[in-house]
Parts: sequence; C-alpha cells; structure tokens
Amino acid sequence: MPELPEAERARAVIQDRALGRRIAAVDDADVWVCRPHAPGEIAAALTGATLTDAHRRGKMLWVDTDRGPVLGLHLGMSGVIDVDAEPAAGSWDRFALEFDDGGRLALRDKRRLGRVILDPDLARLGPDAADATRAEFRRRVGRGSAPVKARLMDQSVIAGVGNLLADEILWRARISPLRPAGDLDPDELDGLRRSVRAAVRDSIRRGGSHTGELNPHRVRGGICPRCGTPLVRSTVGGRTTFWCPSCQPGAG
DNA sequence: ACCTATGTTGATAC
DNA sequence: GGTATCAACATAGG
Repeated sequence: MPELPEAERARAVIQDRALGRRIAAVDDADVWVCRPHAPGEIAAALTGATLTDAHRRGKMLWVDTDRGPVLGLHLGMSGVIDVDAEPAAGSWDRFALEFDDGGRLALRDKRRLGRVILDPDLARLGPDAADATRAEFRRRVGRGSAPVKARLMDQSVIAGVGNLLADEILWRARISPLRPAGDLDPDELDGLRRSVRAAVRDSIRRGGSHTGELNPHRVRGGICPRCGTPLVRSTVGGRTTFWCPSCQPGAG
C-alpha cells in the first residue's frame, strides 16, 4: 500500500530491527526488481557490510552501510519490508539480505513494481512532502497548467504523495483536483500545504494512506463525509479520482 | 472469456 | 520543458 506513510513505516522497521546487523548473503536474483544490476552485483557490493542508517524521502528508502555502498529500496505499488519473517512459499520475496545472525530482511512484492538499486540518485526527487517550506511549496507546486492533483503526485515537485493521499489532501483543503496548479493563489497554496502536512501526519499515526477520512467513501456511489453530496468520480492525472463538487468547487 | 480495476514509475511522443 | 499516454508487473472481480 505504499505511499509516504507506508514508506515511513518500512524505514522505521529497518531502523529499529535491521541496523547494526552484518550481511552474510544477498538474494538479488530477480533481474526485474534489481534492474539494471546483474545478478550478483548487489551481493558483491553488500556482502560483509553492516547496515548503519535508514533514510527516507517521499517514497524512496535508502540504507547506508559501513562499506560505502548505499542500498536503495522502493516499495512500488505492492511492496512490503519484512524483517526476520520466514520466506514461506507464496510470500513473494523479490530481494533479501541474510544476516550473519541467521535473520533476514526481505522485500516482499507480489506485483514486482518495487525496486532495489545501489547508490540511488535522489537528484530528481523533490523535497519530502511534509518538509517543504511555505515558500518552497508555493514555488514548486503553484505552477503549470496541469491539474493540481497531478502536480501533487509529481515526485520531482514534492515527494511522497500518491493517489489516495492526494484525494484526501485536496478534500481537506477544499480544492478541486482539476484546478490548474498555476491558478492557485498564495493563500490557497498555503492551505494546501497545511492539508498535506496534516494528512501525512495523521496517516503515519493511523498506519497508512488508506486511513484518511475520505477513503472509505472513495467508491462508486460514495458521498462526501462532510456535506453528504455525492462524490464525483473521474480520471485526473491518469488516476482514478474522487472529489466533492460542493466542497471542492472550481473547474469540474 | 473479456474487460476493468488496483497504492508506482519510467519511457515516449506531441 | 511540460504534459499526456502507455507500458511494465500480477492479480481480483464484474
């Protein structure tokens, strides 16, 4: 269920349960998930190293090692990090570190849209959605003719907002997902930023991007939990989108 | 059976 | 460059 909240949970799991452990072996045989690395390449870089720190920006995770190489992890659409879980049949382990204490860190990902990459390039990733300053947020988000929802989900603009979180954020901010981002005035952008921070904070606390107030109503026939108006369902920024035409007026 | 749907991102074309 | 579309993966459901 990976958006920012799930990535943060995964980072915390790595931090709490995997740091300080030494890598005895690496399973990097899945050439799709580990692309563009050849099988054995990640293993060669990491075997013998100890995990020293776990970081996150948006949905991107990376783990430092005492040997230098950095292990980049992305959960994609269905990935989960498991520490010390048995690799049962059907558990969809696509990558794993085996520690010299007998434990194991695995990327479990049925759909294989997750990613493992050495020394990930973070240059094209915007600031974490919850860390952008007001000025930075106004400047980065409040431009362009694309719908504001697409702008929020663009990881090079701000990092971490996915489809469910975007709908929740816009609903909280009472802004239509269809409004061209560049048409928002500074007050609206400040309000949008407040909603981003509040939605991110709440979803991390409650345990995921599916825990928003709007989410249970994000179904055909759903109504606005604030005013009872039937929600509109459409495609915005290429993704299924629900919003309240009464609370979130504007284009559409 | 066939079509749609699903939390992501990247490549590609205009 | 910005924007829109499709493809990559695997599965579920009408």
